[in-house]
Amino acid sequence: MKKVFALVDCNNFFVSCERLFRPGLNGRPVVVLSNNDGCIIARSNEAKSLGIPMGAPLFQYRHLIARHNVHVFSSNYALYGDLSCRVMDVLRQMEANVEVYSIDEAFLSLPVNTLWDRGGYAATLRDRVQKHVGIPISVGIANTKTLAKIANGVAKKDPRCRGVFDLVGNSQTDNILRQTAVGDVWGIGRRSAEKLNIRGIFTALDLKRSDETWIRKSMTVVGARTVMELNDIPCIALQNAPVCPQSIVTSRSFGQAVTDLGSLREALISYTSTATEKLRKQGVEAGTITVFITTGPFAQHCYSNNQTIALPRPTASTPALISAALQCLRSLYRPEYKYRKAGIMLSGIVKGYKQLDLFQPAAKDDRSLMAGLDRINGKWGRHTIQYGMAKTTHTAWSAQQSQKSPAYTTRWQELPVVRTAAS
DNA sequence: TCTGGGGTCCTAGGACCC
DNA sequence: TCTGGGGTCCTAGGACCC
Repeated sequence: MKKVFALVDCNNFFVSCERLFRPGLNGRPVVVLSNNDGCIIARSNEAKSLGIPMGAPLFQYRHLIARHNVHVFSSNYALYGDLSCRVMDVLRQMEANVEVYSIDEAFLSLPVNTLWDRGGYAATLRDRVQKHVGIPISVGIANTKTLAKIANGVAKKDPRCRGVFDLVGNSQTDNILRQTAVGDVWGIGRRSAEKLNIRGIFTALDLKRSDETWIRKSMTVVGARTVMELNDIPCIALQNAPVCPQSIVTSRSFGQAVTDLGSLREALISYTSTATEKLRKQGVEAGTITVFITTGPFAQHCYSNNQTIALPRPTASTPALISAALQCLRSLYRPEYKYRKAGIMLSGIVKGYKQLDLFQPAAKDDRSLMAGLDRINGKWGRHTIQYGMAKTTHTAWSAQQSQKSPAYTTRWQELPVVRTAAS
């Protein structure tokens, strides 16, 4: 049976999560900051109308925020991650084919059936997520993912749509594409938009009607796929089976610049512990580790460097990866710089298969030790047991998060408290 | 003074193979 | 002076996404 795509997108997701526990903030301007309270990464509609752009450095907008009494939150990923899972669960209850595309978006595959009211179904989906989780969503429907994205944009912006817009067999499609800037098309970033503008392609409709050979040559098959998708020809399939990740990254900007090797060691040990936990949670092992340290691009004296080590065999062992990370750090570290950020990347990730070393007997496996560690931390909370050098609280390098809301849904100590009027 | 974090895919070019 | 053809694998860098 023929299928169409529905894109479900949570409206202003991080802001909606915060408002769920602070309903007094509905209708008021709210922003959420990046991990180190540096940039604005989510805005309520009211904050958008004030002209606060996505990704803006906070310090540049402090005056505006103060003048309009904008409520500011540090990011609270424990909360957003948990609410995201709840939204996805509701979607899965209604529809088997769900691809979780990001923390706040999912593609669904819906059957085409002339007797079936797709719009009504999408509206039900929307009501159910609102009722069960409390997060507002928008739904865009189309024959291709790229067009579903555009449909979703319409659903979100035009209040007459009531959160749902369907582009399948819609005679207004070209009109809508004409009103969509080419840079707003999914897959067309800043660079490509500039290139297309020079060539006289300004709207999604221009791109839809552009010369495929030229697109293929200057924007590779990725661009050619986008053009086909705009022409209603699906090229990007629904991916609803979990896949083995290609890489796992853990990196953070520091709360304040650090210069000493000791602080960098602590930070990297902590990041490596986090990343290896993720490896084990997904049942995979990493073959290489890359460490990077940087002063950041804004420093007076810039320094960025990275080093990669291929491990003798893929592993998910925290001590093995910590020791490799520290080996990298020793050769990267230069005492004369002020470091603002460091991180590690695990790659060469494999599942269930391992190339053993012909000349080395299999090393003692600490798999059961790691499993025990994960069990204890799973039961008693993160960092109950950790490597001695991995300090995680109140260090010079730990991130600033001065406006963080409680982990309302994931920590017993931080559950919201309800008081009755009578008491 | 203050500027996020975590991913994916594609291509060109180098190194290497027979 | 003249020096093949066909292929694979890896990596760095670019571009994109949320």
